[in-house]
Amino acid sequence: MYRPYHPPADPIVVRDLTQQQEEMRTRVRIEPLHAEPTFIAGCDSSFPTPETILSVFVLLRYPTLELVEKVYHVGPVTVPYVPGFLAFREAPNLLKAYEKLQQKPDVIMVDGHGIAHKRRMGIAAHLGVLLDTPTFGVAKSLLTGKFEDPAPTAGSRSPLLDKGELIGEVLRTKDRVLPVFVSPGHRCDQANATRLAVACTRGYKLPEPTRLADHWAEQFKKEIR
DNA sequence: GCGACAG
DNA sequence: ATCTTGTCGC
Repeated sequence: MYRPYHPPADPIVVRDLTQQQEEMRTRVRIEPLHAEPTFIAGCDSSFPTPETILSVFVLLRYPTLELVEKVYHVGPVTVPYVPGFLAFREAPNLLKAYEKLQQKPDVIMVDGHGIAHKRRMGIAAHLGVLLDTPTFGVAKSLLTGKFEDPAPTAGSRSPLLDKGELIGEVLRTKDRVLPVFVSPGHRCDQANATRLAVACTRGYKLPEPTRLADHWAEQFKKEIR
């Protein structure tokens, strides 16, 4: 089988970005949500062309999950994809889309990891610090850590550990379907992240905020051409 | 030195 | 992420 190949990244750039992550890391706060959310957002980015990034934010009322807003922003790609540094490529454009929301969310579900990252600075944590808003990540595949496969029934979960430290939870959102990886981003803790992910699941592998952000990204992509 | 590697 | 045909299961 073939695995994705990532071209070597410029060492000096990587060193600089790593330093930036270490600084942001000191600003991340893992704590319970202050209150039940009234609005929860989902976001996602796609690339209509290799040099164009399209970011989407959807706003849902909680806990009904009724869609109340959907916005997007298109911009130029300025940073290549490098594992561990996804936020530097997508966050700038996501911020532009976020500004277009009439109503700001109480918490944001980000597609990607939160603290389930080598330096505990996945895109969900990164975005949370930049916006100073509660965030958590729901990723479709593993980046860092080890885990035991959760039981095959929806709702099953198992801890995601990195050197003995709990950095996330592997959650089976649908029977016999590959699980998702849930981790706190900023101003959120593991219990709330997992609880919200479960509460936002509606029979699909992806919780509604992320699933709808994904869906609208596809629609907007057609719309801009 | 050899793998692993979100989107 | 993106490209891209067929195939499996409810």
